[in-house]
Amino acid sequence: MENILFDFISKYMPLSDEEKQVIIDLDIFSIVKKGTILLKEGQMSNKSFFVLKGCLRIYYIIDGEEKTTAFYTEMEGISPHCAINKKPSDYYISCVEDSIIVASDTEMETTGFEKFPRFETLCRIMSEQLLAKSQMIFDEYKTSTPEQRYLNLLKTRPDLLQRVPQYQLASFLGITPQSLSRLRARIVDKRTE
Amino acid sequence: MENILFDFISKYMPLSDEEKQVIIDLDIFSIVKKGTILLKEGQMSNKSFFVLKGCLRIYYIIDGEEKTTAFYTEMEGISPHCAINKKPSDYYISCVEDSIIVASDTEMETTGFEKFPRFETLCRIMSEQLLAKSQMIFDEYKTSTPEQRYLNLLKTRPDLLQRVPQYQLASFLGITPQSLSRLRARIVDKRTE
DNA sequence: TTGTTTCGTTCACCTAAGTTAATAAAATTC
DNA sequence: GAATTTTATTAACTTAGGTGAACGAAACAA
Repeated sequence: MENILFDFISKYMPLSDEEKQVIIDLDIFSIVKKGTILLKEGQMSNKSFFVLKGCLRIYYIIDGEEKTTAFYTEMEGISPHCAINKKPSDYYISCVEDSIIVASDTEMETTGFEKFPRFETLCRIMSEQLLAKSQMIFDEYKTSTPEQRYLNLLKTRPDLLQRVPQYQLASFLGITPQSLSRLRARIVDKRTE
Repeated sequence: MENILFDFISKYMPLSDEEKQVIIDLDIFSIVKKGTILLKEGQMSNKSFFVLKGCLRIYYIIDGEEKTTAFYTEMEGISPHCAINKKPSDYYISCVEDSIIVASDTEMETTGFEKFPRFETLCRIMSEQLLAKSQMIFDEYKTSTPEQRYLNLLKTRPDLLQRVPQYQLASFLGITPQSLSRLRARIVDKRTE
């Protein structure tokens, strides 16, 4: 289980055995069942999550409706807004599938950074890259139509369409489930005509 | 000029005089005229920008049309995707008003981090906060209509409406200039009826 | 100053997404 | 395995954004 994480980290920097042991000793790996809610609206939490296997999802409840804004799958991490800003959470994080995750909290990180400054470099680089990536994705979202976004998802994250219920995908694409159904039918029509 | 920057940084961590001098010696402050293009599509650059005064803007040219996706004003910074990922830029960065900016490059940052590890902590914290903020803004965008986004902009960044031409605001809101015109007329109608 | 370009608004028409509701299909629960 | 809940589809109707075009106002340039 740990090796999945270390393989991932080694893409950014190789870790010594000592450094690996420090991480293992933190006892941050956990197995979570589908449907588990890791964070609730209004909750204060300083936990960050990293997905080794499975799928997590961020959603809001607005006017009684679930609005899904993000999915996190293998090798993706979430540092929730509430953990960074020490404010109650605006959203929920739940587990779409049975998953294996790494859950760390800010204190663990701070003490880790003190012992091994390279951890901080690692986190800075990862944050910077995630920020740049998240802005690219936002730009792509803004500059395309729901249909283009759906087709793009089909290309870039085809697994999501299999793993995730359609009503969650719909709000992730910024539309209603009905519109997504219609949109898909429209695409099939185009192909066969 | 430097003091604007140091006041800002002091919100995250106080700097010693020595540290301040290191920053000043980097000679990173510059004054840029309205209309200056700081980054072009296709260009490789490792420069990041921080706005002390004025306004920068990111835009794409898609099918010959400008699509503005972001504005950066006082105390906001951009680390362009191309600088982080060492790839040619997908977008342009231009100067909406005469501005005073800090332009730093990745080498400067790396050498700075080596001399003063606290700079890295500063950058990590700022990146993490920016990431969290950018995801909140994305979520807000996804979960609201163009009209709500416009009204929200009116509340949260009223200055932008004064500083920026409307056709740039329109694509920032994800709609055409015509739709923005209509949308504004609709809001006035609602108020007066 | 005049001519030119850019910008914002308005209109008519088109298209696609939202809404409400009914129904079918699939997944869960007991 | 039957009952219940959840999820997906379809349809009719409404609403709002996209498109193309025309016009006036403002900004800019010669």
